[in-house]
Amino acid sequence: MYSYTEENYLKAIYKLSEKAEEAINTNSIADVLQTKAASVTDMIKKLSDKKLLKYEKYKGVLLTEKGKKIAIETVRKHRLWETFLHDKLKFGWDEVHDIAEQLEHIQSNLLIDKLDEFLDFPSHDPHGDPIPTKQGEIKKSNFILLSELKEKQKANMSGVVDHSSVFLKHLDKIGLTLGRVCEVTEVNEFDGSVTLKVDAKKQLYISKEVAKNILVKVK
Amino acid sequence: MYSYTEENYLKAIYKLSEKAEEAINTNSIADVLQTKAASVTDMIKKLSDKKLLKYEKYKGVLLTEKGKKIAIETVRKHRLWETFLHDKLKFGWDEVHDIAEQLEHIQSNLLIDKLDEFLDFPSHDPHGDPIPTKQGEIKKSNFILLSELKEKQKANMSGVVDHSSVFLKHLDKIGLTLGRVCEVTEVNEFDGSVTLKVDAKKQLYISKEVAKNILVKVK
DNA sequence: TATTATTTTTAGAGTAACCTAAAAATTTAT
DNA sequence: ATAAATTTTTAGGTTACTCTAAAAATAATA
Repeated sequence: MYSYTEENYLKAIYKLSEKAEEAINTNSIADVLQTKAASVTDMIKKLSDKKLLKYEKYKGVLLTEKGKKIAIETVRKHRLWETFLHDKLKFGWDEVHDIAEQLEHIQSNLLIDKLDEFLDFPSHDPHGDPIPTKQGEIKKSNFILLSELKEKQKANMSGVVDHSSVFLKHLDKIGLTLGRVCEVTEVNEFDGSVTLKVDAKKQLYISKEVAKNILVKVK
Repeated sequence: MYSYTEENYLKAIYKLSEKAEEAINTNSIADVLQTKAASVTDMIKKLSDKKLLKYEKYKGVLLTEKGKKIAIETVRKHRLWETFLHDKLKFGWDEVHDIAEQLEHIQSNLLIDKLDEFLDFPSHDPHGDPIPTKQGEIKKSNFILLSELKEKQKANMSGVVDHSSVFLKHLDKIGLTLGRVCEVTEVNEFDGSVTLKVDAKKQLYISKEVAKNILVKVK
């Protein structure tokens, strides 16, 4: 079994690895985990001793298969709990993260299997992120940014890039939530802002900044 | 906010206080928490500094109102989670304790309120123990021991004294679970063993040892 | 009551995770 | 390529919780 902290380090390194393709450096880990570089070095040594990652001094780290497996399991737990909180307990999608951050560390494989079944084996969490399977497979979604859509294109609102509470609450406010059908009416050449028709009804005007943080699935 | 460990100490002391009526001594706490007396003394000092209990050297401890409140909140969380695991995730009543022991420390008042509502405000957990209300009130059940029933008395199986997995599994096996209607057919004078009719159908023979660990509500 | 047994506390130390400050290595810029 | 800036590591220390062994206080017994 691995500690709460070890799991958090592995998850952080895993998420950084997703977009990096190269060794993850100490400072970026410290940054994500809101801790100091010296603390990261300490933990890295420990995780390296446990063969959860490959570490070369001054060269950063890479997860081993073993480390990656635990990281993905933790992501799976996190996203299943988020789904539970949202779908069953009716939490808003902006409220689920912090609680799932705690719940993801509960130790019981049977619990996760049963939760998965109770939720009817969901494929995505309330933010549209894919939920890894029990085997650790992650179906990668063919989503594109809303900002990349051309005029007259139709797409399904399917996820977000920014997961911050502020952004999610803003989307709630303008009614741009998961599952909404969006048709681009106009893309402003000057500032990249987008006008769209939501669910074939409501007209909506959003900035490029917002459009760049929304993932859609083209129909 | 209080730590995982502090909550466990408060809960342990609270449970010991329930049947004690006097100051709780160091060794009994160490016993319940499977730790050493020296560790208990350390933690007691800490909790005393935080005004969660009254402590006099060599004289044991008593919870303050503040300490009792936290203990009861922790019991409430534990029993709500047990109910969730049993009713929703279909865990057996012998499987819920250990997982609830972890879940009870998740920090979020809103979570517990929503869980309570999701479970439709249950009054008792899967073992028949009362679930404290949000206000910390605990309805005390007028249950008596099955071993105290006279011949021909009818009662509802409503709880257990022994919460061990072995005992609960045994009850599952003989079909003596919560809600079963029991009518005492015969009480053996020699060894106190009891013969009963369950749900007006099945005849059952149980030892006094078992009867003394079953709580019933007389009809 | 004096002695013995038991319980509780203190003293000193270990582990996990964190920190600051300084040293060492690496990278960037002149 | 050397100096300057940045990053990373080491050294030493803190906190929360744990332990063993010894000392002190209380309770039990002769």
